[in-house]
Amino acid sequence: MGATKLSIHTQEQIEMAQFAKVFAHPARVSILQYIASQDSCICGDIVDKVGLSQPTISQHLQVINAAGLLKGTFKGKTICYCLNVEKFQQMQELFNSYFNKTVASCCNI
Amino acid sequence: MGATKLSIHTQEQIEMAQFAKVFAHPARVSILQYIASQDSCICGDIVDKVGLSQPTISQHLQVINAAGLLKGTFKGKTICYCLNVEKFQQMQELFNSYFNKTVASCCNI
DNA sequence: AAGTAATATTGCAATATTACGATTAAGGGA
DNA sequence: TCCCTTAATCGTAATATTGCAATATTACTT
Repeated sequence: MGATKLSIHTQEQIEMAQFAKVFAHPARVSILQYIASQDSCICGDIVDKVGLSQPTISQHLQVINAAGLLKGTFKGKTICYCLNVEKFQQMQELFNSYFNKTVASCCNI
Repeated sequence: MGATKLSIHTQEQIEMAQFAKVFAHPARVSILQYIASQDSCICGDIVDKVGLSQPTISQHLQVINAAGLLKGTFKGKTICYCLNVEKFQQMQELFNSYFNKTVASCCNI
């Protein structure tokens, strides 16, 4: 036991959970806000900004990246992380669709 | 280590993470859909519907309830779980506000 | 080629989550 | 009162997550 049973859930439910997991940690909420807010998409300062160690930030970035929410020019000394706006908005759609569908089907509305 | 460092994050970031955690498991995504879809808000069948054991479902319900997303008449033999629509929509607002703010501040839009 | 700065990876410890069997508590009905 | 049904709680095992020190990698610079 301990591992999530995936076989019993629909693809949509699993996808929702995967995206939600990105935001299920305050550090990642913070990191995404910061990445989006920087005009020049400067990285590295995330470590100073958020207040966690470099390896930990790198780990969180991987989680966000695995969900497809990052887009960056990974060349040069300074890696440039940017928000993948298309994917991000696609995810926002998914959330809103789920939220609206859930509320709409509710009995006590 | 292993525990999330809360002191370094803002209250908004922590709140976002807490709500996101509710949807960070496909079983809870499924449970919320089911609870909302039932006119009579019948419980118990969640166990049959989702396909996890009764204690596991009960545990997931606690997580959802801790976030304030449930509202129910907990009297009688059959406990009646309902969606707390007000809180749910409030949470939807929080997500949308965060999403919109993040995208709006983005450099590569 | 050697040095340097920036980020990723590895390894590990601490804690959290997921899942379920067994048990317990709370009501309703005989 | 005594069962029966329903759901919460306890205990525990398996797995995942979080965090960091140490190390490796990458790419620019000199």
